[in-house]
Amino acid sequence: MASATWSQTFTMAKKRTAYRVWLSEVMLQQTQVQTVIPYYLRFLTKFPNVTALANASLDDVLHAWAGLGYYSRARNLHKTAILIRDKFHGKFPTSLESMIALPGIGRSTASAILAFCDQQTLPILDGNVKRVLSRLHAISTVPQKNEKELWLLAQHYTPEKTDIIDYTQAIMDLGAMICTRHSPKCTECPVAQECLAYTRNETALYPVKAVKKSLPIKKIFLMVLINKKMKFS
DNA sequence: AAGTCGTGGCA
DNA sequence: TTGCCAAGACT
Repeated sequence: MASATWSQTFTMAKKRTAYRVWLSEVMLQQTQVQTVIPYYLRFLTKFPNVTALANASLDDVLHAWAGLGYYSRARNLHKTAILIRDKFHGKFPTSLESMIALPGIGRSTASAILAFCDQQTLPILDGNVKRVLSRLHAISTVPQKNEKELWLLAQHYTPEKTDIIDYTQAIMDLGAMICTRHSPKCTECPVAQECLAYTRNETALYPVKAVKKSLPIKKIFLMVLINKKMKFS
């Protein structure tokens, strides 16, 4: 198979520990699965648990991260590992608030860790879930304005009693494999009949693109000047 | 609350 | 080729 799902790669490692889920979620922030996989496997070999990561030097961590981009993620990863070692007796906290308080862990990442590792019924809202929900409900507001609505919808669909792990993985995989950004495979989608974007034949319209602020005329003028200067220097 | 952070895939 | 943007979080 040319491209494995993340869940397939992940389950190659034996168990979803908080450390492994945390590491994977951070690496996957704004970074595609195929890029992350080799880094993730190498990282786990080099730093098998949170204590090993905390005991490593920042330089070693940054070196293992080199090429992944967004290096503040690596710095925060190391910071958090040290916090877990020194302030949390080597164990991750199990409340959403204390999880979010850790460097580099926002609401979605925190919820993902707690859902996967502690079966807590918490909604996640990453790029995949946002795309799925945007199409399912044909959300026409711009991304800058629809954050609250998307979180409410994410919460609405999150199962209260059972299957939180399966659900969380499923909706992410749906976004990654079927409800893709370009040419989604709607014929394979289990919720196509309930999807407003699909039934209206408008999947390409969602999620609505961000509106870019137009550049001030003054700034454009400056850029033109700089551009001319570069050509003659 | 808008800007920033990195790299690679894709049209 | 260029621009857009991806399993976000921080300031």
